[in-house]
Amino acid sequence: MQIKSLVNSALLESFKKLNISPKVTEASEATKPEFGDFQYNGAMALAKELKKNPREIAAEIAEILKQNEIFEKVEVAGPGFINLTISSSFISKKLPEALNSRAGVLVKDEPVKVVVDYSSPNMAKQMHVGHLRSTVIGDALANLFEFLGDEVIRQNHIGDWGTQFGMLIAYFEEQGEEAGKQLSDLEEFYKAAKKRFDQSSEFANRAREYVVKLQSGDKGCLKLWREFIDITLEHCQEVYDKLGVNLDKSCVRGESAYNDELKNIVSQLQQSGVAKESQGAVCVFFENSENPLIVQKADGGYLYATTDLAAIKFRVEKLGAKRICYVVDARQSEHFRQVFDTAKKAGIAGDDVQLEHIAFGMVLDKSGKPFKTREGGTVKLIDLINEAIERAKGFIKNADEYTPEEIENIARVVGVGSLKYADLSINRTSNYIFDWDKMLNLDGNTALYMQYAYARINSILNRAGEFEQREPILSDELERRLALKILSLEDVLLKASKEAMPHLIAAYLYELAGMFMKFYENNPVLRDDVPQEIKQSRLVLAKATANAIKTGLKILGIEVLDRI
RNA sequence: GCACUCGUAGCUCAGCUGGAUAGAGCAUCUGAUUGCGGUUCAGAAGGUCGCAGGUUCGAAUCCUGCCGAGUGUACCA
Repeated sequence: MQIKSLVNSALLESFKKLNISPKVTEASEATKPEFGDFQYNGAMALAKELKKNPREIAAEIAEILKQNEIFEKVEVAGPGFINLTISSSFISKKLPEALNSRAGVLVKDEPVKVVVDYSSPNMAKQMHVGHLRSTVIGDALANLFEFLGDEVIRQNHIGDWGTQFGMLIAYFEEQGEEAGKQLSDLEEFYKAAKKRFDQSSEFANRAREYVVKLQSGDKGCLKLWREFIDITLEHCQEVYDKLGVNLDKSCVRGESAYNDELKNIVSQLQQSGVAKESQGAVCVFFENSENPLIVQKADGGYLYATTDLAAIKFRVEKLGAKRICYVVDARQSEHFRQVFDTAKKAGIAGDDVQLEHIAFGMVLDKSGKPFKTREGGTVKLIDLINEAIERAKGFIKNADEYTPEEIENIARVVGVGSLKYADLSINRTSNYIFDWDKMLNLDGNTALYMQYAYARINSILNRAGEFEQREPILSDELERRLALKILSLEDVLLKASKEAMPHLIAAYLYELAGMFMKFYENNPVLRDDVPQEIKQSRLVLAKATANAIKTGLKILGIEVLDRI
């Protein structure tokens, strides 16, 4: 349920009654526990505007808020802060909702059609560490939007139309009979082709000719090209399955899919006057930007930008998207700013369409340098995943009680979960320092901590057996705050969705787990001396906590286990 | 050169639509606890929020300048 919006609507009601219109219309979370649950700071600013005493205004607002049953306490403090405490009986009454399959979170009234563009591997190459963040963050966002009720279309905009294919085809032709076998290791094949390309200008020229042939629809070239794509996609699918990422063939719509549309995009831009010719190329100029966006090269070829514009057109017109999120590395901010600007100017995306670049920073090693293998090469994503799984095995307690399959599964859930959570728990805009020891750790804000907390609560619930799931008695402040936290899940999810910030969810889960641990430390649940009624009520809190953790982690793409 | 992002505790990070004494975790120190499963608990210490101005009753948060790091910068994706 949305606690915060209840508070906010209570505020709005009071403004209406007092016939005032403050700039700040929303409450924020209290900065300190002794101030209550929420605080409203708008009275000071309004007082200045009206040239009145801030405490007086605050008192007037507070007087009205006091009549609302959701508040237990409304106090004016300091220069004019209004401190709000949610009523325990209200929290208690609402808490059983958090036990349902959606952890009490409602489905949005007005769902939106959202495209999330993420992962985007390059064809004919292995996925590497650079794809990790896009894949993991994009998938979490897609899950989040979906959970809240939006209609989500996952798009994997694969790089399947670059000049590298000319190189690959040329090399394939050159290798003759042997070539077919070599394809099984496409990575090596690519490297060999690249080496040849760099060394021989004659070969390079041939490669360029093949690009032209391919793009003009040569059947032989297309067949080979198709084969390269299929092999790579199989590799990618293996990675997605292992990561538990919800991408499959139906999400794939690569650059090549927009090929036929590129010509139209350019002429549309020219006809509307958005683009014009400069030094032989077709460009879009911007007021403040010195560099134009080039949509057609002097030699007639099209570019990344052109494809992106065609993709926007497709997503708006054919898919009906109202929000399009590009989960792409921060280095491309300028590119997207220009592409979005152009799409808006040219009417490819109307005012009702929201275009967002969900930028993220780089993956660095402990010394702050780009994350590489010891030899200085790029780290293959599949190797990274496998290492995470291997490392996770060390955290399984009583390993001899499990079958080898169970061990594999637990290690996968923990290892992959840790890999994802480490990425998702920090603000995506910063660079991300990759550290095995930090991510696979029981201490701190890690997947393991969350998964362990879940397993432990689960164990309490199992030992407790059946119990009645009714309104809990909130016997102390710890229980009241824990319950309120559980009910705040929806507020957090909505904020994370609006800002496309998965780390807000992780931060919430960590706080929730921390609060539960504190509660559990102080308030015994299963001990014999606990009265039945209290035991019952604490079990309800435990169950609701576990449910919120499970729901939150699932949105982040992380599984939980009943036992670790 | 220009543009963008970033600079918060020893480390990793929150906080940034302006609000009360700037918060976590790790590491360090002191005490309690052998407890419902290993994430214990309480407390201490740790900060000129890069620097300097400005706006404001109030600035880590907004504005300007500077310093430092990173990234991008006309036909790659």
